[in-house]
Amino acid sequence: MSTKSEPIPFVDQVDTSYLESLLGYNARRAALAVIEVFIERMAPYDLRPVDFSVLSLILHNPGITSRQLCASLGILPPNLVGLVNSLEKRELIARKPHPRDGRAMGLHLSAAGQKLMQAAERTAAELEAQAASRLTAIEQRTLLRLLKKVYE
Amino acid sequence: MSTKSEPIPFVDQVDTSYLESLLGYNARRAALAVIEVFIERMAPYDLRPVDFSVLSLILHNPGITSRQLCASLGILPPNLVGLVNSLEKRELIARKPHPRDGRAMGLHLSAAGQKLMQAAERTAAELEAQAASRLTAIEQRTLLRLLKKVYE
DNA sequence: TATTGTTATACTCTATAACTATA
DNA sequence: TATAGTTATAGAGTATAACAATA
Repeated sequence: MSTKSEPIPFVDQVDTSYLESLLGYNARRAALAVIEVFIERMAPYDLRPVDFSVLSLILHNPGITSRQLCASLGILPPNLVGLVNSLEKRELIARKPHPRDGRAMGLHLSAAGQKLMQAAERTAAELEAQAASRLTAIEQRTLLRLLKKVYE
Repeated sequence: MSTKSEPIPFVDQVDTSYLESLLGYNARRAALAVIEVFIERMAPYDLRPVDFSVLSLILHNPGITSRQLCASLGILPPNLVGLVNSLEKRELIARKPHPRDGRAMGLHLSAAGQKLMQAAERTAAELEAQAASRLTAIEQRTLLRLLKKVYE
């Protein structure tokens, strides 16, 4: 057996090539990068990504219920309560009785909520165009198609 | 002005088409879908995604420091401490003095850690193949390329 | 003076159990 | 009996400030 001790290795440049070959690693990095910019650009509206998603679904689905929001966004009901309360307190949304289900409350945008979301969705469109500038129009469409294929 | 009250609308099928047109929404959904399967398949090794990432970087970069891990993975130093302590307590990794920097400790896989990661990376490869089965080989490569383009 | 690793701590996000009112 | 909305609470993930040892 050898009596010489091996020199202890150290790292100069970190090799991340293995992780970069994994789909999950890349998908997470890309999602975080896009969402980081989204957070910055939505800050003037005081909207987090989840607030934007909720308001956007209410805008395009007037009368949607909390339960439907939870199912669509993968949010657990207890975690939606404070979120909706906060948006109601800001008078961006209003609860109205559901015409078919006495247990449920339909959610609707107020005039202020509609105005805010009109501006916010315009900003979101700018963001998409910004991302698209790094990708060609075809690449952009391809990326969305492949991402959907992964999670659908 | 109208004296008739408008009927209150309700939602039957939720329309998510607007959100589905946004890159951030799709990237996040795809990342969560992939990571969910990753979590399930790594559970037998008692490894969360972040544990796998850390051990994998140590495997491919023997002697890497905590600071280098943090920079590579976007983890803040205080949040890495418990993680590394836990892996050391499980005797999957060992700290050795850094040959060039007395402040730093180099991280190395133990024999057990190497054996575990050999199996875990084999499982990760199976996972990739599984994802690839929903995508063609070309689509898989295209997706990785476009995702990198988004965050690099 | 700057950096590595660390402690303490706070804030956000996510998850589970249990309750009420209604279907 | 099952479901919608809610409360309370616990756990995981992420963030900042500050310190000792070393560069």
